[in-house]
Amino acid sequence: MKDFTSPISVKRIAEPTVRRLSLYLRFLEDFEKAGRATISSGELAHVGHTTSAQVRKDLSFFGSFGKRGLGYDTGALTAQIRRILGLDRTWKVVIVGAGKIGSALAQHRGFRERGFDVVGIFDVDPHRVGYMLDGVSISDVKGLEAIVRRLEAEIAVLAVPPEVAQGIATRLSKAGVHAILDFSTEPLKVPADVTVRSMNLAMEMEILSFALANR
Amino acid sequence: MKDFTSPISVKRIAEPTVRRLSLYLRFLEDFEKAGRATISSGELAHVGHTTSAQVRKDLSFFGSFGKRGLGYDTGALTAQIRRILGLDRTWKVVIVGAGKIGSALAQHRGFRERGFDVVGIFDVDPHRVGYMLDGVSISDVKGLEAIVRRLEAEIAVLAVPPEVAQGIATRLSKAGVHAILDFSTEPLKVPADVTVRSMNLAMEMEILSFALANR
DNA sequence: CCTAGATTGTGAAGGATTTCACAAGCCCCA
DNA sequence: TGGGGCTTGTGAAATCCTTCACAATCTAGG
Repeated sequence: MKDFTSPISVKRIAEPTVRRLSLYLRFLEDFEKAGRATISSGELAHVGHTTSAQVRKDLSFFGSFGKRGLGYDTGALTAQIRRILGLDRTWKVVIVGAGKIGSALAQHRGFRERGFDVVGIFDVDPHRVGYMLDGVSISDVKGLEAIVRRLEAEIAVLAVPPEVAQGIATRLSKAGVHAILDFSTEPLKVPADVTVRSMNLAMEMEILSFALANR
Repeated sequence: MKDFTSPISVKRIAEPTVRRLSLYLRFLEDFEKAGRATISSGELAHVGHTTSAQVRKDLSFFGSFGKRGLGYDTGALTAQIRRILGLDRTWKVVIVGAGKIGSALAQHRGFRERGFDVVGIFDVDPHRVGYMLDGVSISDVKGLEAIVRRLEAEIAVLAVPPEVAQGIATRLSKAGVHAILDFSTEPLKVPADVTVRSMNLAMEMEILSFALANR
């Protein structure tokens, strides 16, 4: 789980900044759909539960996209944030694990809609191998490395039992995957050039529990 | 999405601290299973990718649980963190939305194992209402408030389409739910005494995309 | 009982992120 | 063309979080 360094620009971008950019993007798309031509940092802040200064600071790391006195051009800012987040292209994604969660994800509309192209699905269970999920057939996880390499998949979604998650993560790293979205509970150890994000249900529930217990 | 204040103790606990406590707990359980009687902040730090000072500082907000020169008693510390996180009891959980994600969650073992008791499941689709999921029958979402109140559910998991998420969140808040785990993409507006955590797949994918695009 | 070795608990320092506050710049209208 | 009203972009201040560093204290062993 590493690193949010920018390539040429020496500055390191904080994770909360990236998270907020993703939020802003969502709002901008709404505003665009609603036909708003320009938007101010204050309006963006309002819907995003933050401050206008925060919005401007976040954007300032990447350039100056607004017009003083006016705000931001909705379409232009949308495009800029898309570019910043690397969403001005599609990414090839493989899903490992075609159980409950894996197959729910594979059929998830929002994936393709947002430029994440599911090109491969893997499972160990021979009963599942060969079946199609949303247009992609399930492959035997034995062939993971070869297929990932051939497809040139860049992102992997890991929806396997926790006992095998680490092993798969290592194999994915070796096969050239540099980004993993992990649904298992234990943190993964991966090479420094691999980014891991965890969707840890247990942890989120425990944070809620803490909040309730300490009201 | 609010607030990590402690009740009597005036100090506010930072979210990263709570997140790490949840991690420590997982490791402690592993260590306990492995038969380790005591554990040092350094060992805990090692598996959790942090520093021993961080571990000790995190714990220090809640008391002093260790023995100088020795470390922490594994079992005792486990119990303490459980108590801190409010995991020394069970919480009643309802799941709203019995689609792909909702039903995957309903059948998720880890839920009950960790003290989160799924007492109700709701859906709009009349074809789903009445069916059982892991021992709990699916109710019509029309009866949400009444049932939530009767069951005294404290936590809700929201796995509904984004268009209706806000509406359901409001209804849940009014029905006495103070914690929501939300799987939809748009942030929810809820009263200040309701804590919301989002598992936002799109956002996590976009953070990965950013990391890849800016390597 | 005393010393060596280990580890905690915690103020204080350091670093990172957010917020403040204001000069600079743009648009509109007279 | 010039003034008023707004909003950006950004150093500087404030706040929040992490790391440092060390006194306090424990165990074990002779």
